[in-house]
This record gives sequence, structure tokens and C-alpha cells, in this order.
Amino acid sequence: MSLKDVGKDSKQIVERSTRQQSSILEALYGIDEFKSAQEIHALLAKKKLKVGLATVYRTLQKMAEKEDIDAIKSTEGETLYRHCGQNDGHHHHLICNKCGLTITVEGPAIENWTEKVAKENGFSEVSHKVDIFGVCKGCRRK
Amino acid sequence: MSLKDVGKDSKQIVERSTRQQSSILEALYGIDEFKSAQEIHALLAKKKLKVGLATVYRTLQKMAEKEDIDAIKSTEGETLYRHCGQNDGHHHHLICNKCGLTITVEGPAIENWTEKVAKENGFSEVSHKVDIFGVCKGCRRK
DNA sequence: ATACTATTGGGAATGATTATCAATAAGAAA
DNA sequence: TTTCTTATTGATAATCATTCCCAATAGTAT
Ligand SMILES: [Mn+2]
Ligand SMILES: [Mn+2]
Ligand SMILES: [Zn+2]
Ligand SMILES: [Zn+2]
Repeated sequence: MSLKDVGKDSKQIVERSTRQQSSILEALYGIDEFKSAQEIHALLAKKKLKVGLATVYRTLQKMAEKEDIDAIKSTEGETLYRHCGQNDGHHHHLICNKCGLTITVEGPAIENWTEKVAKENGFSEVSHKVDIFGVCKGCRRK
Repeated sequence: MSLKDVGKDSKQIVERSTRQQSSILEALYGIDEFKSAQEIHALLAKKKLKVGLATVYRTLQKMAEKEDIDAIKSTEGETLYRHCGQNDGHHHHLICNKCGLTITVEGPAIENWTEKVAKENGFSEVSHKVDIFGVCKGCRRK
């Protein structure tokens, strides 16, 4: 096959793995709280891992799209990311306003409720967002 | 009482009512979808009501704090406001992704669930955020 | 009317996120 | 290994919503 004939056939590479991506993913392990792209960027810098800020942003949102990691918006509007490993499927969060400690929670109760409410009102293709904020036991005793 | 003696006693005025504030509040009536500060500012401009953008921002967040109006964050991170009149107390939303139509919903089911989950995990001072997104009946038949 | 000061508004400043685009480096093919 | 294609990176500029600044304006008590 000559070079000219390559065309579409050579488009077999879909994605490439890079040290930047591994660094970012690794950083997410070992943390049990949501972090912003900026915070993760700083975290990597502290570990002497040079990764461009733009790359951190791009990589995190790509991972979130693939649902490899979880993303939420802080009350200030920032996007925060976290690896919620243990619980791979659909779940919600219980987040400490003081220290950021996050616990994943789930239960048929809200799932059923949201489904029922949506149906009653003629909505389809529904999704929902349920997050609980508060102060964890550890932070309370301070 | 002389001027010098006025001191703290003269601090009786707590808030003042202005045409800007009324304009903004009025604009919120007659709309049944969440709007951003910018959108409301444009809306007022269209009605020939001159109100500074900064004032729109300030007023809306002040109203939201007082819970005179409701505020949520769009998926893009913008703060959106709406007057959810009929239902004055705590409630949640069922929002159409296509047209923005919003229906307020409530129920002890989630209230109890979130309360229970928080307590089980030792959290206090809890609040929660529950919103359901989907496609309304009207938008589906298009 | 006068005094006091809450409120306004135009524009600068902020800060997170996105867009650019040339340089770099996976990975397939030779 | 060397070459080649192009996905990915990263420094920097550009966006854009929101906040800050502060002099000018305008409610309200007296
Ligand atoms: Mn759920
Ligand atoms: Mn509730
Ligand atoms: Zn805590
Ligand atoms: Zn609709």
C-alpha cells in the first residue's frame, strides 16, 4: 500500500495515553474530596509534575464526560472533580462545607420520587441532581 | 434632641425603595422560567427601563437572600433567578431543558430522605439541592 | 428645605474557563 | 529504528459572568 492510498485506513489511532493524563488521574486517587482544576494543577506542581493548566482543564472534563470521574459545581460556581471509585454507578453526594469531606450516597427513595414527579408532570428524558451539604462530625467538634 | 445627640438613634432607616428595585421585581412576574441577571437587564432595557447592570446583579442577589425570589445555577454555571410565587416555602424544580419551563415541586419524600441520610452519616446543619431536568410535554411533541 | 446616607451606575478589575496555534510526542507503518 | 501522521500539549490571549470602586444620585427622617 503506497502512501497515497493510506487515507482513512490510517485513522486507527483514537486516543493516546500521556504522562499528563496519568498524573492527573493518579492525583485524583488518594483524595476523598472534590477539587477544582486549579487545585489539582497546584497539587501536581507541588509533586514536581509539570502539566499545563489548560491540559488539566481539558483532561478533567474529558474524564468527566466519559464518567471516569465525577463532577459537580460548588456553590461559588466552580466545577469540582472527584474520583468516586467504590461506587461506580449513579449516586449522590453528602458534602462537608468545612473540610470538603464527601460521602457517596444512594437509595431508591429519591430515584423513585424524582421519577414519579417527572412522570406526573409529563416530563420525559429526565435526569436529576441531588446533593446534600452540611458539616461533618469531625468538623463539628472543633 | 440636638444633632450631636442623634448618634445611633437616627439609624432607623434600614432600606429604601427605589424605582430600580420595583422594575426588577416586576420584570420577574409574568415570567415562568429562570433568567440570568444579564437577561433581566436586557429585558428591562427593552422596556425602556434604565437600570444599571451592577444594580440588577446586586438587587437580584439581595432578593434571593431574603428569599423573595429563587436562585439556581444553570449547567453552564450562570446564576438564574425566578419568582416562584405560588409556592412560598421550601421547594424544588422540574425544569425543561428545551424551553426553560419550570414547575415547582415539593414533597416530604425527599425531605425525609435527605434528613435521614445526613443524620446517619453524622452531618449537621444540612441543606440540600434537588433539581429535576427533562423535556416537557409541549417540547416533546415537536 | 436640610442633612444623612442607602443606593445607583459606568467602568475598571477579577477570576475561572475557553480559544489559539505552534511545538511536542504517541503510535502506526515501513 | 526511522519516518510519518496527527493527537495532545502548553504558553498566552481572549471570553465572559460577576464583583469592585467611588463619585453622583435620591429616599427619608426631622
Ligand atoms: Mn439519583
Ligand atoms: Mn427539599
Ligand atoms: Zn468536615
Ligand atoms: Zn419545554
